[in-house]
Amino acid sequence: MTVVTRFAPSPTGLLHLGGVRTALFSWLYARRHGGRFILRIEDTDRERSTDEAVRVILDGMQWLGLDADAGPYFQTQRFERYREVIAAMLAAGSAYRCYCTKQELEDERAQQLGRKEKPRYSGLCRNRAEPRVGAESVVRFKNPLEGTVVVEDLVHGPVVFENRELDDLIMARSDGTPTYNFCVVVDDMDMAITHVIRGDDHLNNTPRQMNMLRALGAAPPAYAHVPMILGADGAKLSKRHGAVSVLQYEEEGFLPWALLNYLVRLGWSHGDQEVFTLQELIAVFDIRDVNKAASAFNPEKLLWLNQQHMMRAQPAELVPYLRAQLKRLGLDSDNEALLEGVVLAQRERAKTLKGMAQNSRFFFTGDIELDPKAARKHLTAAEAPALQETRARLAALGEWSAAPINDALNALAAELGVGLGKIAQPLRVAVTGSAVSPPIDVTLALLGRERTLARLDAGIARCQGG
RNA sequence: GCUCCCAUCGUCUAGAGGCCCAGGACAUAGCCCUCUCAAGGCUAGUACGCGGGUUCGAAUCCCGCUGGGAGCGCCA
Repeated sequence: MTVVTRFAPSPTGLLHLGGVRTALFSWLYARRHGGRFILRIEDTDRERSTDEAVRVILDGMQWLGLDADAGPYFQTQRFERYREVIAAMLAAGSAYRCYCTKQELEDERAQQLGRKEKPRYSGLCRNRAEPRVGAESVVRFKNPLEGTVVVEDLVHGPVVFENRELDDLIMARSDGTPTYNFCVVVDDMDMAITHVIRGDDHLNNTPRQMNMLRALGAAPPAYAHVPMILGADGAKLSKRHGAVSVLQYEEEGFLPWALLNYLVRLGWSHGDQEVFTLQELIAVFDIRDVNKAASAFNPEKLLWLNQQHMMRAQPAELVPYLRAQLKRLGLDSDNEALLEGVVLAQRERAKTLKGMAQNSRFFFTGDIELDPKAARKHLTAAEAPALQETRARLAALGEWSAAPINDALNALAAELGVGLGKIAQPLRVAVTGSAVSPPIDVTLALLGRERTLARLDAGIARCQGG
């Protein structure tokens, strides 16, 4: 039997980290077993679904590289099929029309709550012989009254529910449109889903879905209910904590595979390993190893992992990402060698590609921004002579690359009887605008002789009170 | 309220009865390296929620408590 998993988000909110992680688990499980991964948009709530949310799901999945083998399917395009199944169940007696009004149901609920009971539908219309003509009706599923349903959950183990705790849920609203719990059942059956991997907020829905599946003569799939992700403060993930669109992480300069690596380690582990490639994950991931407890989102660790992945990537692989971030800063470069060099020089001092771009402005701009504090400290009249000598040595250099530059600067420092820092810092400020940059030899090599000398001249002028 | 789920350092986790007076990672602090900043290396502190059992022996099994979470919609 080939494994078929699905990711079935509802476009009523923007796709966030919690959704991405369940998508990742589903995708990994399918890939691990050479199965199929399906994307299905659960948009039966036409009131709250938005086009933007659909777009974020589609763009987000693409950015992350979580490719689907089928879909995206939209439930709103399957209404015909749902109607057909409802009619069949009505005919078979596994569903019935309920004529209770909303008001009646509300009253019933209020009374039950008043008696400190679990609110549930009494089943009043369950055995109604004749239809109530002219009255509005919904269609309810006839849930078994006795016995138990056991969810053999892949992460929780067996979970037992009593059928008497379950009431007859509504499959079709009075306007005829199908409801979520019913659509899921039909879709999972039609799409031959073998493993349903979803948030554990759905665990309580599962027994009723299994009952419906059985009423339709279908064998329930395997279920895996994965824990939720909490905000950094341990509270439920919400807009305030980090339930932001997944695309926000692209903007912030995270590598998609770093984000996935971070997410997979929330609730799952493989010994002491922290950094994984997607290929490694596919090879070792098992949904059965996922933890039962919820876990909190830790932005620092995401940052660390992102840098780890930047440091392990092929520089050329990061160039498009860096270029995109530079573009956001209004900078551009088609100098592939320079871009790769900057990646190499900066990736161990940036947590994100956005940070890398910000730290690298001076490589791509005509006029640098001078940090006043650094200038005050290093571009002083006292430094002018040394800077001038530095300029002369650099101008005289035969080959403009890191090693000779380094040799020249070291030689000069030795001659002057000072540490390299004494030479490097004023030079650095003059050439980059700040007291922080990659190693001075690497920085100058990347910058090129021309720009280096020009900026040095400007720096010297400033030292002399310009 | 009822039903279901969960519980190891601040955080993510290892741990499937003796290998654990609990290991790794992020973060924090100190040191080393060093042209700045990083990266890297080394060191340090911090955890099995509580109470009962079972057992020669429990972080690991059982029960209770406490604390968190979810569901109980003509929402998904």
